[in-house]
Amino acid sequence: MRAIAEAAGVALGNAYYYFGSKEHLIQEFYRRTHREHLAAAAGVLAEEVEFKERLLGVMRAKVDTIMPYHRFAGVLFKSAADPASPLNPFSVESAPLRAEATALFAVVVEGSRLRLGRELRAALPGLLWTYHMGVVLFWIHDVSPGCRRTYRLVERSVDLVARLVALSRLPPLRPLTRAALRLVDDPAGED
Amino acid sequence: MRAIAEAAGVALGNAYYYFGSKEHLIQEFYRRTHREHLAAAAGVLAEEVEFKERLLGVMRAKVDTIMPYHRFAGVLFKSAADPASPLNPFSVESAPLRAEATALFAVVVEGSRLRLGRELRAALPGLLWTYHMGVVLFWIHDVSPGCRRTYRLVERSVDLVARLVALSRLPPLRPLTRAALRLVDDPAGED
DNA sequence: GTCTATAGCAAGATAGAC
DNA sequence: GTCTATCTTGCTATAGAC
Repeated sequence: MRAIAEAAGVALGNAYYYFGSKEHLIQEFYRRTHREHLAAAAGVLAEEVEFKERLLGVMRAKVDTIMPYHRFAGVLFKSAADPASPLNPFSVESAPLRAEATALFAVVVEGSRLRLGRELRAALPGLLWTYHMGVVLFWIHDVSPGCRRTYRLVERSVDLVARLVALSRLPPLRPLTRAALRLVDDPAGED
Repeated sequence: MRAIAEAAGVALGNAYYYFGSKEHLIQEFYRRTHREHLAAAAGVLAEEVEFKERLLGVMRAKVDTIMPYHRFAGVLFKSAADPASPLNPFSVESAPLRAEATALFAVVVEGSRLRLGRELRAALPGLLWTYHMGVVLFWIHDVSPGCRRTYRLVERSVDLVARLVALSRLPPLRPLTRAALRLVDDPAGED
């Protein structure tokens, strides 16, 4: 809070005039970066129809968007890591924003020429959100100049994801696809 | 440190007679649970020759081993999350233990009847270590009774991994396998 | 609305008696 | 070796003047 207040050019106490708590402030920060991500991704999503290119554009836009905050990524992650924290991406408090982010990946899929089975189509946005969290996790630890390694990871992993998804419809891979969907579906007995 | 000292039945100050810092204590804790994991996994590794069963046994042993410490998983993860912390699994300080854990997965592979290409054989232990960290991450957040969901994740994901690895040799999947290996290999230009 | 000052607390670590 | 007592720090959050 001290660092943020200083960066904002206001006194520490003043931050609490606008935000009820540290958690509220950070939640708002996350909302803001998500809106920035939406804006940064709008271009490719309007132009591209190829799934792979759409995903690549969205992932690059993601890294571009959060890059200015790489310095704070460590502290933010420390807060988010606590399973009991509302800032944890899997918490109920994070559910709305998580849903919005997942919706973006749904747009990536829906706006593409990708042909998919019903089940995979339903599950894919959530899977892509998880994938994107993995990339962010990598980015947090990335100390390479300009986070070049993260960008390379994005390029290569998007390629891999696109291949996997495309192949998933092939008959020999159907059982594997079904197994993967069962893994993520978790039907009925939630616990 | 206070909680640990209390659980150990000693005074807070006394903990610092045995451990130079919190980090040293936790590192030792990690070493200890790893040794316990080795012991718990020894049985299956001695008996089974099927890759899938070996991996399943090792993963179940892992969850069994860490289960008593589920209460502390949150705090421990908070420490480990900081990229600057020596407790971070990707830190240099964690490198020796990470290597030992990876070696265990090498044993899983080597002791099995699995036929693999040279490159995948070399990369697989590290990939399995990463996979196992993902399972641990899930376990940290798992609040289901007895962490049933984690055990189910292990069963299903091991099945999936085994299928994937088995299929990786098939000619139509070779390019995908090569792409996956490139993803993880990161040759030459480390950054 | 913004400031300064400070309350309150949790946690890591140390001092020094026994 | 083990204890109690305490130091120090770092942080969230609040009080109250302006």
